[in-house]
Amino acid sequence: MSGRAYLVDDDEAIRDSLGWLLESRGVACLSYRSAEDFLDEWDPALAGCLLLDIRMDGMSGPELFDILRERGSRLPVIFLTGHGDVPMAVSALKKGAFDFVEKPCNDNELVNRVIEALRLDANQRAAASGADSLNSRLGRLTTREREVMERILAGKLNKIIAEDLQISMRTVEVHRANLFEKMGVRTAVELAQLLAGRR
Amino acid sequence: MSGRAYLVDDDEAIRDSLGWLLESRGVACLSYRSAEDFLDEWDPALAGCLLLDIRMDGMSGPELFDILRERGSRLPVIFLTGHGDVPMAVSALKKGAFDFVEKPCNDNELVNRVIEALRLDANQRAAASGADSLNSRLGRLTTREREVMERILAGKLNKIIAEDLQISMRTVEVHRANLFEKMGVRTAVELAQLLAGRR
DNA sequence: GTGGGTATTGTGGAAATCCGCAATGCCGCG
DNA sequence: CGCGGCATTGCGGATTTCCACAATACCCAC
Repeated sequence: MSGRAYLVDDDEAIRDSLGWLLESRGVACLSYRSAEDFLDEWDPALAGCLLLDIRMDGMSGPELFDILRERGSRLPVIFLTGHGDVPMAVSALKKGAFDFVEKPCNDNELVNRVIEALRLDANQRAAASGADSLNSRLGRLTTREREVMERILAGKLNKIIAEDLQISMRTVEVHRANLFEKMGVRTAVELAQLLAGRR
Repeated sequence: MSGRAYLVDDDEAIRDSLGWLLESRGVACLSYRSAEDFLDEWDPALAGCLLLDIRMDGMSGPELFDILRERGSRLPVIFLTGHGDVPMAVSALKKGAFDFVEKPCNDNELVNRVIEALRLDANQRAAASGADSLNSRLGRLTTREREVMERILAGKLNKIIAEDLQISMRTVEVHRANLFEKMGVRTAVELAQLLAGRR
């Protein structure tokens, strides 16, 4: 398993017991006594999931959650609370929390949720890395290549593209071949599929 | 607004007051005294959103919700409850409920939720109708045309497709032209974009 | 200024695509 | 049996794509 469980709770007894529980089921776990502590060490590259207490001294769980989302984190978050109310649970889930569980809870169930969350995160990261590599390739295109690419995706013939850009057809062919090379595709169809959903 | 709000609650006072509230804000509304009553009249074509009480005589709100989902309904559902607990709210939202609100609630807020839900449903239906028309076009293709299309999307040249299918290149060209016609596209690139995300 | 990256163009040929015209064979339906 | 839909094929020509080879020009950085 690539990711860890990050446990943020100001109650040491909870940290210890949950930490032990997770480790015993093979889930690596790091504990933090406050939201601030976690935020200090947080990095977009941290992979896994976050177990987050609602009420804590200092920054609350939901506050930390909001900050992480603002910073672009998609880390799955499982809220833990001893005093949860319905509106809070609803709000958390609608904002994209992975789960919301009341303490005390069924240990077995919680670990299963954590494992699901880890799997989700792994999948998200795999998808994101694909998107990154795509964007990186896209970024290496020159302006002209991008202009030609747009028109290829619009289904235009090289001849028309040449007229569009007021350059010779030969030049279009060159740009076309170069951008195919850079994008790692062999045909316009592959290019279209590669960029499917985007733009 | 195309959709209606369908209100299911066994408390007549609630049905009347919410019904009136919604109508007064311009949201057409139909009321049902039980989940069974609604289910009897339910049809996948019913557009709008469902306001669903949790506890009712006979079938409960969540039970109705599950049945609707099993039957393929994507009608946005807003749960209403006077005695909601956190696990129930979490379960409902994770299963895809649109919202979960406690009674008594802020009327204004509730109507806004309903309107959001109606908008969501309208969007979903628009997207689905697009998908339907696509599937319908796809369904009109002959077997051969589908075989050829698959290979076009795989980026194969007509020559290779002909070898693949053990037919002449000319035949491939004919199928290709016919399926382009049926799918309403002019180029392979358009076809790829049309089917982006699918298969 | 020299070198590298980018943009540009030309020539010319092999290969592939696009299409109209024409035709054959199979199959199921009325 | 005849009609219509589907699959198939051939011919031939206009158009396009794909590429190798070759070259000019601009701009920026070292």
